[in-house]
Amino acid sequence: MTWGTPQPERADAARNRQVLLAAARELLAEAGPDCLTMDLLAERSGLGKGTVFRRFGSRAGIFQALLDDSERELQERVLSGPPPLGPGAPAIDRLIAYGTARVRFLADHHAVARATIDGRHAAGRRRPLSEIHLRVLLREVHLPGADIEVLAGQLAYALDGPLLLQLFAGPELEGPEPTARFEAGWRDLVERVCGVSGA
Amino acid sequence: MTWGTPQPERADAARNRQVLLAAARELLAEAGPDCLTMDLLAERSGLGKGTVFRRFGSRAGIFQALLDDSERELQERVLSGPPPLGPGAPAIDRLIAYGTARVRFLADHHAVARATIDGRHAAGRRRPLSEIHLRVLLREVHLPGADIEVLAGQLAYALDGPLLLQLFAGPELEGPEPTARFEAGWRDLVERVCGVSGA
DNA sequence: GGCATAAGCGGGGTAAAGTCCGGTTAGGTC
DNA sequence: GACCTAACCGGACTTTACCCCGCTTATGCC
Repeated sequence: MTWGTPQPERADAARNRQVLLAAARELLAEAGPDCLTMDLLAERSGLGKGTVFRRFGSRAGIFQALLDDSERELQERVLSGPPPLGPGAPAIDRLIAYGTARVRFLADHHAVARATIDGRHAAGRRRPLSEIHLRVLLREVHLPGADIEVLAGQLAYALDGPLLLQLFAGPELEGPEPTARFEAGWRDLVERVCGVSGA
Repeated sequence: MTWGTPQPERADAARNRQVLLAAARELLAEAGPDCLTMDLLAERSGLGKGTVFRRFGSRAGIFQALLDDSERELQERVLSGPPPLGPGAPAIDRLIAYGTARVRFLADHHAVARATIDGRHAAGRRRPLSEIHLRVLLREVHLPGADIEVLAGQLAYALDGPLLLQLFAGPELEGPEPTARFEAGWRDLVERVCGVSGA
């Protein structure tokens, strides 16, 4: 009995989770997020509706799981990829690089990110992973008198919020042009907050 | 025919809007946001369900209208109230004062604010009013090389995001203690962004 | 004041989210 | 290998957001 993780999930449950995620991605790719219904997902995956809800709790939960899965790849690059995104560069450079990577990530996954939010269920909203990364990096920069916890939260939303609003509103702002402005804005914000005197 | 405003709304329609908003507030007060259903609202207001949807577009739209209504009062104080929230104080002081007022506002209305968000419909998400105010004030502060539009969006979300997350997650964080931390965090952020050298 | 027209209105209908509970099965124990 | 328990599974059921289309009524013109 090797409990490297306490495995709170039974083998069949884990298998079904994978089946469901795969079916969800499939439906997502062929018909878009709006057409992904719980009934359809259950039917397509060959499982019952009760199972779908047991696994993900709600419709938003499915998208959250999908997004988490995609985010893990970004997390890997932050934790052990090449600098400046990964370890080895000065903290400020890593902060800026993270912003750029995050903007790209959100631009790529905005349809899923949108389906994540749900005003009815509290479960949907979680502390974004960004906040953890930002907190660690901000601690490396020495900022006397700053409340790092709060500051990390503020920056996490400063990064995600405006871009998501833009992506939700506009029809399809593809291409590098609009995201470039957000990336530049993020760099500027980070430098201001960290007291880099550009003047 | 005095069209001071182009009056896109018929007289009876305007009256019904008021009836519906009043009924919504009533239901909200006595049973909470989760119990406010469209059918119940229609029944209580003595109008048809179709009318409710015609007026507000969706469930989230009702809460948005409610929130807009409440926000108007804050807006008044910003535009023509006493300083430092209203005109007459230095821009930085006004920025800080606005943050404090906004934190209080969100803390008071978080239940309604939460019901506003809806991942299904694009109509729900709008540019927050904060962003307009922040843009004006930031322009007064002379920030060379800053993209004011983007910066205003970033700060608007830095202000709302973390607090809303906190309010959504916790059961009921009433009292002045937790909001005080956000208010202090906002002051610090504004001073950093505007280059006030506190050190 | 009657009329044309366009907007407002109503409530029944549909589809999809989320719940429930009886039957089933995995996984550990003796 | 048999048994026990707890977790899992399925699909019928309920609730509710949202749509639709024929009826009603406000408003401007003759």
